[in-house]
Amino acid sequence: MRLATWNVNSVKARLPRLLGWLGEAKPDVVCLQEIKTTTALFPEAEVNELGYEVAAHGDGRWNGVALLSSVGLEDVSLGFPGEPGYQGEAAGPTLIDEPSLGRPEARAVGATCGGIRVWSLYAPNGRTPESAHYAYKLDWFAALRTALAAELEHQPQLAACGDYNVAPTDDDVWDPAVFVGSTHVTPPEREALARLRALGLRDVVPAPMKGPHPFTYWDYRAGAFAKDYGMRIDLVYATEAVASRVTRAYVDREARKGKGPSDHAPIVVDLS
DNA sequence: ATGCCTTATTTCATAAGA
Repeated sequence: MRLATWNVNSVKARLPRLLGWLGEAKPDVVCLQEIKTTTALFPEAEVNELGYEVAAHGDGRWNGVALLSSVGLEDVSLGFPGEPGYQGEAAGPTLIDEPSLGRPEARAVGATCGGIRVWSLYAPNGRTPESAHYAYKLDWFAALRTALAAELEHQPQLAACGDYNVAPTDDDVWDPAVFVGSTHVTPPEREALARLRALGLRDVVPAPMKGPHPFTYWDYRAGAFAKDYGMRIDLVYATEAVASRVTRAYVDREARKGKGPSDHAPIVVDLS
């Protein structure tokens, strides 16, 4: 079974490349993030044509996740129990009515595919450590931990894949000095990942295919990809029962090349 | 000090990403 995760940065803009990549890589289960469209507007027919069932969870311009599977797609969860939404800044009067404030965003979709409980996750960015978006990011991880802990009580085969928006170690960014004071590398964010691993989840680190670091994201600007100025922020966190089945894991950096790529590359994991 | 690039949308400008 071949499992993959890919932040596509708009499924609509990326559709030709996504369909081409599905045909070449032939994954059985795919976790997508940043589909940047609504559930209703997900290009389901085009993906069905290639033999995949689809569970999409999108709410418009930002965020959005999906699961594709050719090995069954059961017990779909849109979001997870207790998932928080962005609460805004804590201080100050609320002068305008903002109905979306506090509502969970489209950042998680889970399903059972080929006997594995699979989650496609898109963690909040956090913006800056002083931002309310950063507090939201940490809250979201804490709630995710609780939700996964509940599933792990009865589901040994689980893989939580996606864009975690945290580089687990300094070795997971191209230059740690550049990230001093930034999100994605702060101790509380890394502690949030450690708490997930403490549930029994293993970081399935992919082979980089080129260069020393298995980066999965490179900024579009300033030729970052060519210089390998990247970050490892897309992760596959798998239970021991799944991790022990891994025969190969790699970053498909070929998908980051050429015209019109996502700024993230897919991670591909083969399971016996 | 900021943008560098790309996306979708309330589009010829903005917000967000990381």
